[in-house]
Amino acid sequence: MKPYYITTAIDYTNAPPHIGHAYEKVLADVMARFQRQNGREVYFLTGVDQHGQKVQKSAEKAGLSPQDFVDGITQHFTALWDKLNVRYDGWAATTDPVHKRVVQAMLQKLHDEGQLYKQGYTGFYSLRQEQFLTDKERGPDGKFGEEWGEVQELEEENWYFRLSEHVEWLKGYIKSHPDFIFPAHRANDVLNALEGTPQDLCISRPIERLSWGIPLPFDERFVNYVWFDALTNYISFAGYMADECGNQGLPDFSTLWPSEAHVIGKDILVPAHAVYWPIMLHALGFSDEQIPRLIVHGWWNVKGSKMSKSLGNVIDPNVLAGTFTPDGLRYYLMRDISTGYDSDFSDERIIMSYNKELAGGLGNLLNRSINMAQKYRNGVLSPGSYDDAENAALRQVVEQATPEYVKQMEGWVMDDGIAAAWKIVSAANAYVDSTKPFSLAKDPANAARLDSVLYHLAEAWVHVSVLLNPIMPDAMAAARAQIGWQMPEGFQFSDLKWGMLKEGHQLGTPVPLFPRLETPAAE
RNA sequence: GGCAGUGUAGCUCAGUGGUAGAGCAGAGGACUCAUAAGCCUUUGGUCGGCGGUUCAAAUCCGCCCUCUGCCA
Repeated sequence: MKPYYITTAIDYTNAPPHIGHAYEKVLADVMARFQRQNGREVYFLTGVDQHGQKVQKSAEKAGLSPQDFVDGITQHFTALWDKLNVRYDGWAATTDPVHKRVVQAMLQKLHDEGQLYKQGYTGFYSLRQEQFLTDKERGPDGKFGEEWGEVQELEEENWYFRLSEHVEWLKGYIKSHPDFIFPAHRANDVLNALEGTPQDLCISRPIERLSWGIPLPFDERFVNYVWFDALTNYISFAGYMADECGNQGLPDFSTLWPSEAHVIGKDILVPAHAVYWPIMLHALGFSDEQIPRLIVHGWWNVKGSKMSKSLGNVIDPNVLAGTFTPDGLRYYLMRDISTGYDSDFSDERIIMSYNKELAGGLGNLLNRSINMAQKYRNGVLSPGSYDDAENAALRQVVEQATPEYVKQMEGWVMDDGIAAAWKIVSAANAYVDSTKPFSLAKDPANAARLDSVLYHLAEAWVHVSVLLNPIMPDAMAAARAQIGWQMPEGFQFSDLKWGMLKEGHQLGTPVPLFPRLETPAAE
């Protein structure tokens, strides 16, 4: 079976990461871990977009070379992924020579096939902002405002890609492939955007205006501009044209492609990923079956507003990971948003999710279960032969949780996947109250039943620890260490059967898994 | 301005013709193994507005209002 190839957007190295960056990478990481545990080989690619005008300018301002500048910002990203346990297999940095070679080879191929052409353009150019202005930039009086400084009418030549020739193909492709975009309702926006007169895509900038980019191989006076550089990462680092380019150590493209999931934000769906990218691939000769699937996630707003530097409401994932632990943050990011939709970030909600759900619900269940087993049985489990309707009911909840969880996670509905696993937690907590092991312990006549209750609790938690492993890998490993059960290498969801813990199993020492946070804000 | 959505309990949302639902928040209670956690019970809604179809409308139709997304 082909590997599950999952990518994320590559982040622009102009500013350090915020919560939105973290969400996207955690989402992809959770899916990658889920797929592995669901039996698929996985290749997970993420990275950074390091070229362009903004970087060139920021570097000048900082008095650094562009490369030194992007290397510095890139470290903020890699450090965060390390902290948040985002484990990728490939790292796509667009200044990597591996990538440059593919971009150039691909452009040459398109050039040879007549897909690119050079054309002059006359327009109004702002010297201060170093960009051409369109009618959108005109004020109500029809003139360009003060913020643009001196504006000159200027003619400039550039290279264009024959995008418009492929628009009809794309419309047909989208209509005949309802799975192309998840969630499906976003496909309407794409089709809507394709109405009207199709334009070709400008793919270059003269080197005098932009030097921090990849030179066009057939015209050295230009560098490539944005899309043929940024989007190409999905194939260049997957081994596309590796032989022609002499690239070593990359995956085998023929087995890896197409990608099952390009995880992106809704802001870069139209036109980049849903129009430019499939058309680029189509023009390069990729068949309809070789077009990747887009997974489009929503945004984290703050009190109903977009996160922005000017509003001063940017949320730093490093701070959150410090307060709530990396797994506490991963859990919140996965449980409090429905993939594809927006959600509101709130301190109150993340504190509640940690204290009520992780500490009070999940962690406390582990703690009370192990604690009672230690207190009454020195931590030694004995399933015994006792059984009753309550035990059977709990087993049924446990056994039904896995298929439901897998179904939801496969469909990118992470919050419902968590909810499916959480049914075990709720049922087990209720089970403690109804079976009252602390009362059973007072009468030796109930010894067999007490054994069975303690066993059921520990066994239920083993299942929970496997299901929630993709979401909270460190915490679940810590929980299994307390239970004294190690998940075997390559263990899959389908390997989960009642009875993972054997007769005489020795439990470890209970330690609060998610220590309750005592903060003023928590009250 | 165009196209597409949305509006149901304090909050997030499910519910496509037949007596208004879930989770969380709020209130009350019993218990005590546990991270003062957990468990049980429970208060909240003329389902955006007006009109229409129907024996029957949150659900279908029309108009209006709200907010949102994409495009221009």
